[in-house]
Amino acid sequence: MADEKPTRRRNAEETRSAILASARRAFAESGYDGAGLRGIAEAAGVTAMMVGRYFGSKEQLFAEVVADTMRDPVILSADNLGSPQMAREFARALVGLSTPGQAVLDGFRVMWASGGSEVAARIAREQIRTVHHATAEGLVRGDHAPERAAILLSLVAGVQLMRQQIGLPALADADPEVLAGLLEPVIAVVLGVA
Amino acid sequence: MADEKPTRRRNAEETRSAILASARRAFAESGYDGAGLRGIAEAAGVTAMMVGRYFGSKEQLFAEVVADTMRDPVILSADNLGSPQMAREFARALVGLSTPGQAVLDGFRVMWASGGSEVAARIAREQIRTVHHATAEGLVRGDHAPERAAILLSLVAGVQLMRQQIGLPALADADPEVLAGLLEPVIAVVLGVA
DNA sequence: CTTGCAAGTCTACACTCGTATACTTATATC
DNA sequence: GATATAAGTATACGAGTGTAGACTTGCAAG
Repeated sequence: MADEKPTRRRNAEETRSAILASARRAFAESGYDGAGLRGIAEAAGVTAMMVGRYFGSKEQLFAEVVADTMRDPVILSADNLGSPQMAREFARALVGLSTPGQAVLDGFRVMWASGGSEVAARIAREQIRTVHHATAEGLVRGDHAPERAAILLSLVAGVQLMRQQIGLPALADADPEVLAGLLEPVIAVVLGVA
Repeated sequence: MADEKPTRRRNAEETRSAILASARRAFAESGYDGAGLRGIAEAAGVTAMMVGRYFGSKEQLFAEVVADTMRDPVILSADNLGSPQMAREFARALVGLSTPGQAVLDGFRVMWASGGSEVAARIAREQIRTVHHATAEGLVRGDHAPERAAILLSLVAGVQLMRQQIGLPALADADPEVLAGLLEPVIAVVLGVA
């Protein structure tokens, strides 16, 4: 057989994903402007220049990070669309009690971290529109689906922001079960499955 | 009479508030890191050094801007506490159909703009806790008031973020009356006045 | 073993940031 | 009108940023 890539010389693929993971963490923690390429590279075990080699620019790196977190636009399985059960599952996912859609929740952290940077905001905007479209088509039913999907995303973004970034005690330290119980009827109203 | 301050020499007070207003706009637009002292000063008609003279440092300037937007922690008048009417007024205020609490809504824009900056995040955190406390005490009734107040603030922050910063079309371009109509029952559930 | 080429590093450049010091200008009082 | 003083400006510095080009090193094939 040809065996074109037997062991990976100095591990190009692995380095690339290491940079991506490091960047994701750095952007979520320090924001687009706050995270430096030198720090991202160092955490990945390489030099800052490798970032430029692999991703072209900081802007493109951020775009790839955001796209990576949003890779799975389906927040919930489509098993129980339109049922009250959906609101419960959504609420539990939002407070971290279930795993599906965690990548998307991470994505909101990254996007919030975009701060006011022009390029970061543009990238975040495009990704959010994609997610919004998927949500409006796949999750929300009835009248004003786009608007209700947008309200749902706003709630998700706001809760993530307050929990993860601000660390508002009433949300960050609260019992997830209690939070899920409080969020469920709210989400049900938004989804129109109350 | 003494007439201690007849016409104000070169208008110290006015310059100070001009810088404050300019900073508020710049922070909301470009974020804490993105907004530069030179740009803020230029928009206020002075040099960058005046900012240092009047506020000491960029960090202190930001703190004062945030405190300024949060000066009025009462989002709504306490006239109809606990009535379903309250949810309606709150919803209309949130989409800009009524004026009360607009400063606080601006505040969430400024705070989102804090991005991942350490100092900005800390300042935003403190202010949000103050508002949260006021909300939990004055607006929300019943069980789990702190948690429900936090969910309400999350919704406010998320909607502001999506409308003003991201510019999600479904929210930014939608008819405010429609949006208010959709938000009203959601807020009613959060407030427990449904 | 030699050689080609990708993987990775070093050094440096142009730029912007926040801030400090020294200077200039306008205003109000004597 | 002279003068003290606050308001405002000019210049510059050191640090940190993203990025570019030349260099070095390791791996795999001839």
